[in-house]
Amino acid sequence: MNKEEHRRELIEELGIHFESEYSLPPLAARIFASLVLTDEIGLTFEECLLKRGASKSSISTSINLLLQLGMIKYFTKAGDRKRYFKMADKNTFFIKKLEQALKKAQSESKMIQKVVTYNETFNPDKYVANKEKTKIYMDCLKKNQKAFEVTIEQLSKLEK
Amino acid sequence: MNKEEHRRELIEELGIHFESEYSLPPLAARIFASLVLTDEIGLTFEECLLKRGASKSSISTSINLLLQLGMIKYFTKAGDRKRYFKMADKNTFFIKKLEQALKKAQSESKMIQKVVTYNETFNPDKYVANKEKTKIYMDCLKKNQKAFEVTIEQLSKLEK
DNA sequence: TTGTTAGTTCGTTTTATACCGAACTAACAA
DNA sequence: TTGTTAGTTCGGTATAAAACGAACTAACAA
Repeated sequence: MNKEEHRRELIEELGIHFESEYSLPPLAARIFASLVLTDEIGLTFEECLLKRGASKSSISTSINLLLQLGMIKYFTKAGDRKRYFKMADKNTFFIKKLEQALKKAQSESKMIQKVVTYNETFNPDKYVANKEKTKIYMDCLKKNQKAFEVTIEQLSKLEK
Repeated sequence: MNKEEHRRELIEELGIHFESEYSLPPLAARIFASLVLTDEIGLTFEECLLKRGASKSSISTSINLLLQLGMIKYFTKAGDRKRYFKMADKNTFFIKKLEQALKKAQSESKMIQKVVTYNETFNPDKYVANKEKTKIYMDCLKKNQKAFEVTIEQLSKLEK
């Protein structure tokens, strides 16, 4: 299998992954995958269009979504009206992902804590019965939150 | 605020949480939240129906979804045709959640590894440029995977 | 055998998502 | 001023998700 075939396959595989794990629509996921894997420093609107064989309007919507999510950015060249789109810096990207994951973990912790507090007040038996298991689960969540925070810190330092 | 108001509010809040974090449809999320917070040992089909004010068919679909996902279970009483639905044991539930989270983290790791390998082969400059940042991110993912595995182990032992 | 309970099944409606094409615009070029 | 490039906007269509109601079924009861 040559480079191009390899890339085409990986774009599709990555695309599927980004759909479910990053909650992107199919087209946006494929465009992002293309930008992750391209050799070029940046791809133009038209190159994205040709690579994906989708309509201008769909490409426009997808690119603006990715920009707004901070997953891609663009640069220009002097004397050239086109914008060149590329993946956000790996740093920015990883930090964004970690911040999202951190938020999710915090939200899960917070909701469980609310249920625990509700049971503690209104349903003490249930509270006692579940105390141990819940603590084990919550400790795992907390550990992960800590890992996210530390890693965000590490990557932020690197950015400078 | 009394117990019932408190519960109604918390059911709605939990419902929203379950929709996004557990990928449940709105009605199934609310039914599950009701089962998490109820004082009763189990709720019947009809009680779910009355509590949610939804149609029989929707309740049926939602309950069967929750059963199939292993998030709830039911028991019966001698001389009583009704099924009483309740949340799966906290243990089972937490383990399921952790297994899901583990799978997601593994999938993310695997996809990043594929991109790294692709760059290593076809785009060595990019590979070198991103090596450090990617390692930091991957280490964080691995740490969390380990935490999930350990916690699953811990909860499984407790189950016996 | 007729009715009641505890659901299930199935065809339909409602709503949201993803994408499309055609018309438009802003900037610059000839 | 007319055309071209690089997109955006907007109305429409296709598909899928979520819930609905009416008809059905299986089990038991009178």
